[in-house]
Amino acid sequence: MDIRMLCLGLLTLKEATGYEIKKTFEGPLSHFYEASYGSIYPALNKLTEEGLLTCDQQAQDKRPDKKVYSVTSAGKLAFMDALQKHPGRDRIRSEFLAVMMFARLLPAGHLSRLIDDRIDEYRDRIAHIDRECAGVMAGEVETFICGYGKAVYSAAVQYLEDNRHLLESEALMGSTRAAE
Amino acid sequence: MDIRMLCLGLLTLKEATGYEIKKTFEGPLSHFYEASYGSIYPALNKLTEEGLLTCDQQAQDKRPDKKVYSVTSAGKLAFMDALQKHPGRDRIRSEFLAVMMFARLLPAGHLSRLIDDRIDEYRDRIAHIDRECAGVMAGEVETFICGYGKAVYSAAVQYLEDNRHLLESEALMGSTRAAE
DNA sequence: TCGTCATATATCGAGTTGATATATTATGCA
DNA sequence: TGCATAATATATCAACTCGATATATGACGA
Repeated sequence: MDIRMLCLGLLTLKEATGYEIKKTFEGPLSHFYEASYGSIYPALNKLTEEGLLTCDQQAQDKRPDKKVYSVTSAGKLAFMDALQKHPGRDRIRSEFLAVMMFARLLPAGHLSRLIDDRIDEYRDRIAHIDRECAGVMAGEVETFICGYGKAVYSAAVQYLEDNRHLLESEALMGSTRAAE
Repeated sequence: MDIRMLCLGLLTLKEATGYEIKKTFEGPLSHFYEASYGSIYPALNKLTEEGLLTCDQQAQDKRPDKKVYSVTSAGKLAFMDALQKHPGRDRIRSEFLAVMMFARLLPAGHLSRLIDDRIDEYRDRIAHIDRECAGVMAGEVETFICGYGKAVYSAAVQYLEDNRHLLESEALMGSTRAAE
């Protein structure tokens, strides 16, 4: 399930422009799947070439033309087919944990600040998810996904608070051994 | 903190070959940061060109030459410098949640199987982390990172078990509306 | 004997990010 | 009034990364 297929799936639910698809990727989806214009626009072009999408180009006054994409019947079949395949494993890249690998090399104050900051960031994310899903418009699927994000980020915050001492006892206690 | 810098950091802790670095990325690190040969070998070459690494090429009987990389003093400084920068946000791509977006389009049996499989996969990961960190050799940092992984995956399993009904009530109850 | 795993390096196509370019209108704010 | 910034809308590009593949050889078990 790459971005190309995910665009096809989103258009199966509702026709949209590339710009609107990008907005969708900035909603609840953003917590577990990101996509940039640099992948979305080429994906839409390729899907159109392949006959899985049609493009209705709408001239607008005072705005660039809108290209509204809709799924063809071949597109619907292709997407249903892609849904049958076993989804790949989660891919995670945490620069925070990567830096924590080197806790011993960091001055204690700096390490503690990094952990504080990360806890704040996760709390912000949780608050953000709450705002996104507070609306009456959220269906079961959206509720499920938002809840998933909250569960995971809450667990991360809890873990950091309960176990940060493991790292903080390892860090340089005010010394500057870092440059040795 | 890209793979290039992370290689430099690992070599700061211990000199190694590209092959050994790949092995390191397959340990506890693998749960939050992955790297392939296709990024590791070019990274080592570039770091060497830049004077941040030195390479000791050891001819071996009956084996390809080993290239053992060590960090130069310039390399140490460059890495300490990189550690000062605020780590970027976590990047997560979950194909599983992407597929769950389309729960309505899936036959109920298929959906349930997907969720069962994902719970099993997370449980396997937790068991795998336990094995990795059971050894006496694990230091505080490794313990911290393994614990983080366990906390997050446990929360995910718990959430899936408690909330799967939200999706399962949305799925096609045995019908084949999928192709409509 | 045959397959497969481990050791070891390397490359390449394809997918992706983040920045940047282009052009116009709307909005806030001093 | 003027000026910066955000929003609407599409598009491209260098740099990074993955997953597969290539190349060689030895060991180990079926």
